[in-house]
Amino acid sequence: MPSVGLAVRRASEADDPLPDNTQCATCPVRQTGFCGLLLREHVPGVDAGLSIAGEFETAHSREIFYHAEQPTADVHVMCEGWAFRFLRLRDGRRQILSFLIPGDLVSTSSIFADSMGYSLQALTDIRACRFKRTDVRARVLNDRTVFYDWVARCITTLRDATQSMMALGRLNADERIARLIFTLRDRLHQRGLVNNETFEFPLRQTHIADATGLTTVHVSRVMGAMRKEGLLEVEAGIVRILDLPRLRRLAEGF
Amino acid sequence: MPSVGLAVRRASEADDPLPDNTQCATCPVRQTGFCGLLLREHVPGVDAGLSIAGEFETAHSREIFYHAEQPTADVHVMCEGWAFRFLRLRDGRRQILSFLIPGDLVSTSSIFADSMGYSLQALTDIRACRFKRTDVRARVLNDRTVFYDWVARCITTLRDATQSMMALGRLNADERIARLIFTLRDRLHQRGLVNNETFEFPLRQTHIADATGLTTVHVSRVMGAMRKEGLLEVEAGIVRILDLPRLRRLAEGF
DNA sequence: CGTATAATTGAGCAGCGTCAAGGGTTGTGG
DNA sequence: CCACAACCCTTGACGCTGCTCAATTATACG
Repeated sequence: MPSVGLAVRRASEADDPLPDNTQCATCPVRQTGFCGLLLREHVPGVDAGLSIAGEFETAHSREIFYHAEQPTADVHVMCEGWAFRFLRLRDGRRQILSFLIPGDLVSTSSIFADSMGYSLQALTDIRACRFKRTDVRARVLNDRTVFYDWVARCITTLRDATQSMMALGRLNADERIARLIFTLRDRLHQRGLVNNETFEFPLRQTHIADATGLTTVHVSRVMGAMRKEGLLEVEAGIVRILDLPRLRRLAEGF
Repeated sequence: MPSVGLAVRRASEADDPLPDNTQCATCPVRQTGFCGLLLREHVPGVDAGLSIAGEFETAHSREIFYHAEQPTADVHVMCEGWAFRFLRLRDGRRQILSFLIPGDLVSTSSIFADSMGYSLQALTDIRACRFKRTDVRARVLNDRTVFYDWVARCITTLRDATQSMMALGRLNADERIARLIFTLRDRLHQRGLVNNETFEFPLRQTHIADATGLTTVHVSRVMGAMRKEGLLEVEAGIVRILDLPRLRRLAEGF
């Protein structure tokens, strides 16, 4: 069932003849990502030696590698690069639901559902680790540590969604954009990817617009104003926050 | 830990000396609600005779019976009446996240989290069934049927949230209001509570406004227009949909 | 009967969208 | 190496959607 359109890159096809998850040994998100739990040594007794063989898959920037409602039997964890979850209306209007960064479980619910309920697109070139749903499900059901990690991810996903509803329904343009940048900073900060309030930021204004429910023109104006006011700097896929407290206050609707 | 502000009404305090869940026998949502699963005969062997004693609790219309982030050890299932989940910003702006009707599990995630992450308010007088989290959690972990029912509810909650994000970000006022009414119709229809496209509708325009990210004034105008166009009728807490196909098209953003 | 809650309607305005044009950058193929 | 296309950002002019403020009426409740 090759239903997720990522290009498969098996270890056996690569130059390096080592097993699949070799790269994981040096993966920076190994400690915090869901994959880290799946690939760690199994607990003897609790888990009857079930082996989860992850495969790497890749997609190029802009590639839509999963369409909503398409059935799939896979579970993916982001290894490298950025992607996003989105929905589209018939007339083309797009809503971006969230951005995915390394270590993220791509769909918390796909472990128990046939489809994800939203589409997926690569923002940069990406590499993801693929597992079979049946394997992951068995692991979730048989290993309490994995189960509670999964539950925690579900709860976080739900809270993020409700916070986003709040933002979309009740924040104005400035506040929504500030919130988007602030929450991304927070997530990257947790993974140690923020230095001197500067971090990678591969979003185009069209992505910011579709995540905040605005138009690109308005996003351009608002961000231009933020730059003039000394709130932040953006260039070449890098953001630097110059006034974090004020950004946070904006993001929280003061 | 009486952290959820519902008035407890034990069976022993009632006129009727029968056990707590007597009323459940005639409950119209018994078959479809989460409580039905919790209260049914336990599967011998699978479940070591764990008994879940639900208590009824009540709240009056308008009563805020739970505040976000407040810790709680309870899990509630709606028995009678309507309530809603919401968030507030410091300056008072409110976003309603969803409406709860009989049979709904009030918080799918509170079974594994200390707090719900949003506040709860009664829309009408309500009656809810309270369970101890530890009991429900044990039941979810030990009974596969209950577990999969819970997972399905989590997935539904997540999908509803993403659909709401789409609506708040990318639908205009007409469409958002149409969607709200249409999705409520759908949920009530599933429970057999729609007759001749007419159903109970206790929402005030202020609730519609806070669920759709609009103001009451604008809601009044839009709904007035809908009435004039022969799309629907609203009066005295009852809605009648006159043109369901058109309402659906609006709700889906044509 | 006074007070609180609701719904409606009007007038005026602001936030954000639409349309359009210009310029910068990147990538690709000849 | 150049030409061209595709993409991206910015800025201006203008207008609509939806908000604010305010007044009026209706209904429910104690």
